[in-house]
Amino acid sequence: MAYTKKEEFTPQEIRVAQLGKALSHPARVAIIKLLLKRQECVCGAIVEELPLSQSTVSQHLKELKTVGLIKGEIDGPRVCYCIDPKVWAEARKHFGLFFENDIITKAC
Amino acid sequence: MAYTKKEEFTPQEIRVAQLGKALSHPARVAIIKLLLKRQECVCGAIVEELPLSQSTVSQHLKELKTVGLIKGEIDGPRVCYCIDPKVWAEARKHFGLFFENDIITKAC
DNA sequence: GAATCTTATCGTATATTTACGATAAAGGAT
DNA sequence: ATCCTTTATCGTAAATATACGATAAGATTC
Repeated sequence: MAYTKKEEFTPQEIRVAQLGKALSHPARVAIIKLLLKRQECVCGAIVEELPLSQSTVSQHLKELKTVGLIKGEIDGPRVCYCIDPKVWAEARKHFGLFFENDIITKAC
Repeated sequence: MAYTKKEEFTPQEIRVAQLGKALSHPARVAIIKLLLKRQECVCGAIVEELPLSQSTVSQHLKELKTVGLIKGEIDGPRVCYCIDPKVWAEARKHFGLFFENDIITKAC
């Protein structure tokens, strides 16, 4: 049985879904919010802010990194994370195109 | 072992994550796009547009309905789906607050 | 070099997601 | 009433996601 059919959609649909998935867990939403507020943040500081173990937070960071929303820069023994402006702009554009559609009244 | 800790975040973080999850599969993105374009759409027409079986599409519709983004109205033997304007406005507001943050340069 | 600190990765358990066919349920047509 | 159409739900299989502790890997310090 085919398990996933995600490839059979348009690149735009796939990308929006990837970005949506990145924001589909409260921990990842919280991480992005934190990075928006602080601009940059060492991994350990992120771990302190979340009710999750270090390894779990590391896993969430990896997912955000994979989708491109954040970048990590090695800073001695630490890793400093921040939002990638390019991908952020891309995400804004995608969701912007989505939500520029006004729905006034329920059609059915 | 605790499997999920999603409750331990703020209501806003949880809600954004729910809406993100709704858009985390290309099929659901495609369904929303279709409803944006056509205003309303009978279930069968949605199934025809997607490379998925009827039961799988029905499952995706249920998820979108659960999060509130769409409504289904029984129309004889058919079900007519459309976007719920209230939840749509809520989603726009949530993601708008997110993306109003400008990231100019990489902080690290 | 040894000890320490920080973060990523591995191993693992459990829950959830995705997908389909089969079937049920409900309305319309003959 | 019977058949057909349409959609939701059930059952099920396989892939992913979530979470943690343990361990590895890399840098700094002693």
